[in-house]
Amino acid sequence: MNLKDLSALLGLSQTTVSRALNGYPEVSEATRQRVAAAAEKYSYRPNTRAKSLATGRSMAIGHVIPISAQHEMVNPVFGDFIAGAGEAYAAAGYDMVLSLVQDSHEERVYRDMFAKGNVDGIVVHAPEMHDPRIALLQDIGLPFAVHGRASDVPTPYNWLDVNNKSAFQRATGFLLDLGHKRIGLLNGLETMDFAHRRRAGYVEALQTRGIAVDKALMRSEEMTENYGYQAVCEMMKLPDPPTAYLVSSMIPAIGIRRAIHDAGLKMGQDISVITHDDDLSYLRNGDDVPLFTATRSSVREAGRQLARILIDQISNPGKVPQTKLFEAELTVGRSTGPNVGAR
Amino acid sequence: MNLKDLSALLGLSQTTVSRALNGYPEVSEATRQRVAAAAEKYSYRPNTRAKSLATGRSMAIGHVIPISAQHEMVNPVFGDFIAGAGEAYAAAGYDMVLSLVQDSHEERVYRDMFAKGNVDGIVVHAPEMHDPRIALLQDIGLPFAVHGRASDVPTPYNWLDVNNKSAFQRATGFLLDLGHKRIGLLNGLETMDFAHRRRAGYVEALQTRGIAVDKALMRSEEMTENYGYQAVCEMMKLPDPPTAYLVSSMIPAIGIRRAIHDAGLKMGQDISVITHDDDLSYLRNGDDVPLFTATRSSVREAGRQLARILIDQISNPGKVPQTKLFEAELTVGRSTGPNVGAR
DNA sequence: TCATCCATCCAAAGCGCTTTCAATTCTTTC
DNA sequence: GAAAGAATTGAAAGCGCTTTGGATGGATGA
Repeated sequence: MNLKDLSALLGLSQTTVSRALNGYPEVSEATRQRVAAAAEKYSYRPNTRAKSLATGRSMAIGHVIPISAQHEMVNPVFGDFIAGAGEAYAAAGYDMVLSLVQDSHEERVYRDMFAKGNVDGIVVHAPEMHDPRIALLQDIGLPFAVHGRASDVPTPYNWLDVNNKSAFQRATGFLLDLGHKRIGLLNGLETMDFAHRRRAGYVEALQTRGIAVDKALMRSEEMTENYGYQAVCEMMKLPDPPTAYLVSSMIPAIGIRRAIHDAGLKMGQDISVITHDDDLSYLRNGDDVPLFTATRSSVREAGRQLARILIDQISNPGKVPQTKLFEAELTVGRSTGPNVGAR
Repeated sequence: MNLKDLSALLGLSQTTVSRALNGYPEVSEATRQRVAAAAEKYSYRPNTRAKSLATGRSMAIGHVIPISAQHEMVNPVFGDFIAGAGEAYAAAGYDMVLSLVQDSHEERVYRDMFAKGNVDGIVVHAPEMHDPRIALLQDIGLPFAVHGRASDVPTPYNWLDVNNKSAFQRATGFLLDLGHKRIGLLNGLETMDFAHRRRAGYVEALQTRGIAVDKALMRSEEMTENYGYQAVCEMMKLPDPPTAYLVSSMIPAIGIRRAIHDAGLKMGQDISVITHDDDLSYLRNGDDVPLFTATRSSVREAGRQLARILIDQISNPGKVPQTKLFEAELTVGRSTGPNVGAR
C-alpha cells in the first residue's frame, strides 16, 4: 500500500492525502478524518526512503562505535547508553543506525555518512583528548553531539559529560580522609579524554594534601576484568603497596575484588576500593547498601539526554550548541574503610 | 556532489556514469577509468536514499532489541554480538539499524519496518519458546535470521544457535562425575528458548544417573550479578544445600563467587561452579588457566556468522533457509573440584 | 450583482538514483 | 562495399514521497 494506491482508493489526490497525514492546515477536517481512517484501516506507512528523498531529511541518527584494537572489544557501557538514546529516538520518530569502526580516527566513515545522506546527525563516542573528529564534523557541517568532551576544541559543540575530575578528586579526598596515603589508580586508557580528567582529579587531590604522586601506583588500560585483577596483584607486591584503589569502572573493580580475595584479604577492611559506577542494568551496585563505594552517574540517562540535545540541534539548526555536565554522586558502600596500618 | 553534477563535469550522461560506477559491462574501459578517477577526485558518494528508492533495496539490516521489562536492561551479550555482525555487514556494504523495543511481542515494529521499507532483513534476538515473531515475519515475507531458535515452529527458517542442551548436559555430567549430587541451576528466564533447552540438558543428565530433580535447586531469572549472589545466598541456607552450581552466564557467576566468598568458602574447593561463557571481550575467563570451568561459545562469532547467513538469504531469495548449531566447548578451570563431603 | 477572499483541492515538478529502450558509431563478415 | 552485428552511449521513465503554484467553488462584503 503506497500513497498512490491510498489516494486512488479515497478518490483524492496524493497531495491532499499527504497533507492530511502530515497535519497541514489546508485540508478540511472531514477529509482528514476520512484519510486517517483509511490509512489506519490499510495500515499505510509512508516509505521512509521516498520520504527522505523528498524532504532531504533521513530521520536517522548515526552512532559510530569505535572498536578497541587491543581487545577488539565494544565498551560494555555502550548497551545501556543506546538503550537510553533509543528511547529518545523512538519518541521523536528517529531511527538509529550503527557503524562499528576499528580505527576511531577513520574520517572516511563520517564523510561517507554525510555524503551518502543516510543520517541527519551523529553521536560521537569515546572522544580522545585531542579528537580530530570534532573539527571534521564541524567542517563538513553535519550536526553532532559528543558523549564526553575533547579538551582542546576551541569552538563550541554539543556535549554531555560527567564531571570526571571533580568525581575523582572527591573520591581521592574521601580515601585520604580515611587515612589512606598510598592509593592506586586504575584508570582507563589515557588517550581517552575522560581518563585524563580523572587522573587530573586524583593528582590534584593528592597534591592538595601534600602527598607525592607515585607513578608506580598509576595504571592506564582498557577496562577489562583481568586488568583490575592483574594490576592489583602486581601492585600488592610493591615494597610499600597501596592500601586503597580508585578504579574507573565496575568491571575492573570486580577484578580487584578477586585479587584482594585471592590474597586472603578483605575488601573494605584490609584494602579499600572506590569505583566509578555507570549504573549498568546488569551490574547494579548492590540493592540496599551498595557493594562498592562509588562515584555514580547513569550512562543510560546520559544517552537519553544526549539524544535529546542532538535532536534539538537538528530541529533548530541555528541554535547555539548545548552542553551538560553531570555531577557524579559519591555513594558510600562496603568497599571502603579506615586505613588500618595508619593507626 | 551528486550524479548530475558529476556527469555534467565529465560531459557524459547520468546513465553512463552510473553504469561505470556500478560495474556494468556496456561501458568502455577508457571511460570507466575516467569516471572512476573523477568520482575519486570529487569523492562522490551516491545518495543512499535515492539509490534505495530506485533499486528497491535499502542495504540495511534491522536489529530489534528487546528491553527487559523487569530490569530495563539490554542483554550484556548484545555488544559483542553486534560487533561480530557489524563486521559482516561492513564487508557486504550493509548498514545496521537498531530498534529498541520494550515489549518483544510488539508485532507492529516488524510490520512497520517492512512497510516503511527501511531494511532488507531482520535479525531476531532473544527468541522465546513459542515465539510469534517468526510466524509473523514469514507471513509478511521479510527475510530474517534468528539468534537462537524457537521450539515450536514447523516451517524452516534461518537460525544459528548454541547446542544449549548438550552443553548443559555435559556440564552437569562433569559435576556428577566429581561426586556432586546436589547441583543448583541458576538459569536464565525460562520463557526464553535457550533457558528451556539448558534446563532440559540439566534434567536429563540428572535423570540418567538416577538423581531426583529438586525444584528448590532451580532458579530462573534475568542474568544480573545480583541474581547470582542472592540465589546462592538463599540456597546455601537450605537443609541440604548444593555443593555445586550451574549458571547461565558469567555475570551471575561473578555474583555466585561473591556469595561463596562472603560465606567464607572457597570456590573450586568447597563449592564448584560451572558457567556458560559467551567469550565477552571485557570479561575474558582468565588468560592461561580459565578462572571458571565453563561451556564456552563465542557470541561474537555467532554474530558474524548469523549476519552472513542473513545476507546470503537476502541475496538469494529463493534459497532454502540455513541453520547452524555451535557446540560449546567445555573448558576446565579453577572453579570446580571433587565434592569434599562425598568422600 | 459583482469583485474579493478564503477554504479546499489537484497537477505536476522535483528529490537523486537505476534501468529500459533506443540511437549511434565501430567492427566484422561475406 | 553493404549488411549484420557488437560496442558504446543517451533520453527518459520511474521509484514513492513532498511541495509549489495554481484551480475551483462557495462565502463574504459593498
